[in-house]
Amino acid sequence: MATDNSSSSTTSKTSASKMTAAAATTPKKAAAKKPASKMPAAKKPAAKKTAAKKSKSAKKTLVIVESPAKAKTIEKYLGTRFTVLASMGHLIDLPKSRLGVDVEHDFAPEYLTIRGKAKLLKDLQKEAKKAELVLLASDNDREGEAIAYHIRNALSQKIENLQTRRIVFNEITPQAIREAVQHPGVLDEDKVNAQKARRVLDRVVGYSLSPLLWKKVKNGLSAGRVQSVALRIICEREKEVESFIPEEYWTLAADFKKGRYTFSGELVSWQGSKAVMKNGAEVNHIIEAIQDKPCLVSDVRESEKSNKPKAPFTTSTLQQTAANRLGFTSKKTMQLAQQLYEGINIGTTRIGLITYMRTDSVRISDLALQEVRKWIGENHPAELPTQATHYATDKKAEDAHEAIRPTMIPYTPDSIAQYLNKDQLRLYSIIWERFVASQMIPSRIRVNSVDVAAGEALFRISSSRIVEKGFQKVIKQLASKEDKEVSVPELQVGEELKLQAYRPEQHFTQGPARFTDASIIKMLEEKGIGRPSTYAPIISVLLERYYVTRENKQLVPTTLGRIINDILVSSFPDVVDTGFTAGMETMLDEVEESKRDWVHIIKDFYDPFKQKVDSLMDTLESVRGSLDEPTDKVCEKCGKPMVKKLGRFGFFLACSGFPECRNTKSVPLARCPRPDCDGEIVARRKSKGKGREFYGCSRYPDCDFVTYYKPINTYCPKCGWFLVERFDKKQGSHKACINPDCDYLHTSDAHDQDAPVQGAEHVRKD
DNA sequence: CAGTGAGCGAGCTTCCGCTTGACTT
Repeated sequence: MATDNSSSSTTSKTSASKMTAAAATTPKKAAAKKPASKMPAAKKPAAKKTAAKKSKSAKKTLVIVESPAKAKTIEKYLGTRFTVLASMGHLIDLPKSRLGVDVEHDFAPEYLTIRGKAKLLKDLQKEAKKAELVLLASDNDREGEAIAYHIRNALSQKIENLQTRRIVFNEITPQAIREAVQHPGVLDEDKVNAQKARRVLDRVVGYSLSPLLWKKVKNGLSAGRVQSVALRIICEREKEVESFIPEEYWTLAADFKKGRYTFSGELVSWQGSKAVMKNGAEVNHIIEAIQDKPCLVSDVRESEKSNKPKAPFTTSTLQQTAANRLGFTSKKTMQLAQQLYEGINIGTTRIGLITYMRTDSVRISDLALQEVRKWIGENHPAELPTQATHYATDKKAEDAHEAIRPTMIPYTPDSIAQYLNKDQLRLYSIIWERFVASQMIPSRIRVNSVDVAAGEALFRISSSRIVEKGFQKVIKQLASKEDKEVSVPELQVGEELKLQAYRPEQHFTQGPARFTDASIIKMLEEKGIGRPSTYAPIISVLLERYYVTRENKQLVPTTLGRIINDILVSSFPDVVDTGFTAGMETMLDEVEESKRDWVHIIKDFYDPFKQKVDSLMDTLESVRGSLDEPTDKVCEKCGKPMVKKLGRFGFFLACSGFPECRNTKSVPLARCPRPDCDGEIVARRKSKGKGREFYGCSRYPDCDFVTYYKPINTYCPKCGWFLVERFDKKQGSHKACINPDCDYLHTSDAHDQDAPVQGAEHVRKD
């Protein structure tokens, strides 16, 4: 058979037989999953003929993968008898401008070459014609199977007697690639059908709900299985935030002194039960009762805690950590990761520094494990565990790629810092640290807890000391604040401590936090909604449609977002639900297992769904006229109130006397801080909504005040300039004064900072 | 650094999931 000839000719006989043996003992996913006998029998003789006729011309094998960076690597591994090309993802899809699904005839999809991909497809056809065999090597998941299927069909249309086989591998290592090439299989039609069902369902849902919104709310809006659930989650959290009523509570700290040490304890119990202080009077009552009582050490406990390193990054955890630790948006993280993946010039050679960045797996290739263990053994021998640590990948994961990890462990962040820009280096550092740490031993911490009795009050002094750094030896960029040690002297039971001061502090209970890029992605991934390639775009689409805004890294729904969510939740509660995707996935699994027919599934959903959409098209009351939000601004031209409207370029203020009065202006975000300027700071963009948003004075060019930091409508108590959103590693997301000559900084913990201090006779140290 | 919204009623908007450019800072 032609395929056998071509594959065995690529590698030496010894290595070929070795790998076959390995595959037999440890059946990997890389091996063919369907028996080769499923291949159309009619093609076999033809293949033989072609091969016989041109056996001397050394025809190549064409391998088609999705990513060009991957193509380059694989070509290197496979050698000169192979040509490796990239499809750049899907080439064939439904038309954009119409439904493209024949709902009358078994939901037959209308497949077209994606706009802009025609040339690429032509190139593939050209190379396929020259090739003896085409190996479809798109990703080993549902979408990859569909890509392979579409490519095969497109190529077969133009090329007679085309020989194609499907190969899969889950890691880009020489062994895995060669093994895959030696065990080609065939397309999994059930998997292709599952993708078809997914695609048709998403199209039908999206292209039915969106027009309903156009008619009832506003042109150009959108809804879909994924984005609408994300919006719902954000809206529901916002309701919790709004309905939350902060409650006052107090804490009481006691500062002690022994020798050169000063340290403090927290009141944990009063009169034998847990200390709860609702107001200042209750705290004062306790302080008065214990004021002249001695402070005696009543208990000393010591325990040891071990901290395991975390699993290497997936797309989701990378985006979360980069957002929390570096302040990157998901979009920025992915752009930087793409750069690291595609390659950075190190000296004279371009090197892909990380593995593929869109993955849901924490799996690590054996080769990479060997390399990282070698590096740890050489650089931190005491921290090398006897065995490699294996992390479990989520059950729902498609597992087509490895975890995100550095490709070259010896390229430590420090050693290649000069070749990377600041943000690339920061992202590379967390990827490198997280991966290397994941294969090192845990850190051990000694936790100390000392109880001090003062009358009927019990204070607890907590401290910790790192006994063994373990994996933390390689953690620098990722080091957290709470890793710092608190030093407390040796204390004995019965010992009396010298009290310096009692320190009462007022607090308020904190409501639920709004979602950030990090937490919404975490939530979506947990619910199985969206895929690694779509997490960042989901947030982008909600922002672009003005369904949510990002304020101080928090995602806040707009009025428009709430209106849309209310409509969708009341009309399609089942579709706009996290359970909908879960149910879909279950059905797709059954399609993949050949247990169910995808057309029936879609039909069962579609008929009642379509009926509901059609009836709402007639019955639902339009909110088109009531989208404008009232404001307290007054039109300076006619005195009528101004309203906030959403236009093509975002929100703006317009006179409610329209069309008699056509006055419009930008939404003011803050007062201009320039002396003698009565202008307002408004959001601007370079041209036609392109480029990064900046914030300038409305009186430009009379006043040229500009900044890239977004103003919040709060002013500095020190200098009166407006405050802005800032982010740095030390404080994370926080408020800061825009005045460069002013040092006023806010921590994000606004409640504590802004709370009025009661009980003034007790010193409040800050 | 300018524009945005209504209506004349044409023709358009939209989904999720795979992938990079070709554009700008």
